[in-house]
Amino acid sequence: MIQSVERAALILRVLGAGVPRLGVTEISERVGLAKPTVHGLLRTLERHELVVQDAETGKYALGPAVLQLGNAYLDGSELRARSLLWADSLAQRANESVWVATLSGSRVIVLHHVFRPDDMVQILEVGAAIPWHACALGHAIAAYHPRIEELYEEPLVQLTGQTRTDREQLEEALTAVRRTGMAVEDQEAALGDAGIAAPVFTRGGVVAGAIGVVGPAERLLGVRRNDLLLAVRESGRALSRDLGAPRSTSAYG
Amino acid sequence: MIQSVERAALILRVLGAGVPRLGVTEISERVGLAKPTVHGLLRTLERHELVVQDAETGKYALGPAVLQLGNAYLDGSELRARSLLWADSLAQRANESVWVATLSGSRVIVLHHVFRPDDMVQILEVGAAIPWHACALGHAIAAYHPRIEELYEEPLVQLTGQTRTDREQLEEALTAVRRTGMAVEDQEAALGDAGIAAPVFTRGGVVAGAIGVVGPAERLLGVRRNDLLLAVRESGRALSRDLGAPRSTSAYG
DNA sequence: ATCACGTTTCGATTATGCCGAACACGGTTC
DNA sequence: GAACCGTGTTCGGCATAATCGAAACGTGAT
Repeated sequence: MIQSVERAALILRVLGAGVPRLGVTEISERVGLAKPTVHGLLRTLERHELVVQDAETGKYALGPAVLQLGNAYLDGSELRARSLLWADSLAQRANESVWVATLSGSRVIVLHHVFRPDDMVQILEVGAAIPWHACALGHAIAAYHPRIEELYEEPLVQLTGQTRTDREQLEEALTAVRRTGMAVEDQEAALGDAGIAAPVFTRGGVVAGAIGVVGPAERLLGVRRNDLLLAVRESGRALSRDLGAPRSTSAYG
Repeated sequence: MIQSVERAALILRVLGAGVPRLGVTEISERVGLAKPTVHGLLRTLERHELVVQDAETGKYALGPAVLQLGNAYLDGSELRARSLLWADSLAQRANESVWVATLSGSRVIVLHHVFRPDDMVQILEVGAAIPWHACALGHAIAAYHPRIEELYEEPLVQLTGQTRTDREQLEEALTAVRRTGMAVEDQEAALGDAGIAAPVFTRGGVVAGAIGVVGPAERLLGVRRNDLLLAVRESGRALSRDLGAPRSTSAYG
């Protein structure tokens, strides 16, 4: 609604997508605004350290303040707070990495990440953004999303050879999710990795996010598949109950 | 410069400080603007999911997009990228938790956190913001900050009984840092915890941040103190060299 | 029934943000 | 060394776009 804020947000998004450092000219091309306009917006954002300018190249990048805000968001997130315990116990029971995520636009944002108990060194994925159509967490959320149309506004990119980018196929998958209350993904986001996820509901029975396990496909989808499905489903239900979801939600039929 | 963006940034900061959820009225009081004005700004921020509105209470909170941006900032941070290896080796050598941080406003933001090799479960502190005057990392940066005055603009809060909030005392501490090239802090941020840090410089010899160890005071400041000082100093120098700092910076005299 | 809150409306006022063109600086090329 | 890109930056006038106050609406909670 408010034009300049809209544009500032657009600039932040552009700076957050892919190329970490961009010049004024590059930005003004991507957002379709005059150079001086972009310059003014950047200077304002710079004041608050939402962006910083490289002293040498003159190019702009996101600033440390956005990290601080991200941390504040995590601190205040009820889904994350309530998921800490359940995610831990799921990781123990499944002996796999556990992710808790929510939807932002058409991407799934990882809110919490518990490492697989066995492995020592792993990369912390909190804050990572994954296209919704390429992961089990995304399917679990999308299946109960009140305005599914919005999810198809962005193009469905192909991440691996297995990624389903066809709308019909995706709708089929979502119907399956609604039937079973669970989502399973096999190497659609990254080769070798699979995921099993369950939706998480909050007060009013609306989806707040999803919880699930992530790991090598052969380990998740082999003989332990049914055990894992059960464990993830129970975690999802427990977490939903914690958040105040009504006893029987559409997924718990 | 651009008023509405300035105000939007202010709102984000207010939402990121302490109370996680605020109503329109509360926000308009804190930023000193008319209610409809704040409402318009919020609605615009909401479009981009920089803030979200709680469906039940109507109150506003930071949105998932800020987390995504924070993650993008980390991905693009050169200081963080180059620090990964050095921080790991410092953690091994010192057998303590290692933090890498940079300055944002008058707060120190943790960019990277390596857990102490022995301990298993620790809280990941990436994104945490600490007042500069209360930690070794902050002192290490402040001592070489080109515009120190800016650091005294915010009030110097007292976090523990040991926190130095007197400007003269702080100046003394900074002089000591400049002399030795190292900063040491003893329970000024949290009771029981101490820190040892060294500044990190980048091209042109300007400070980019700091690296250091954090842990129980008796373990850091006891018999191992000199060993740790040496280890941290060398990590700081190595990291600075990686970032392209000139051979002899003001701190390396 | 009352209160408080978020939301919406309205019109008037003007400050505000916008763009085109011009500027200054650093490279490179001839 | 001079001409020449391509930067990021500045300027000024025009028209839009944002702000505000007050009041009223709907909705929950008390």
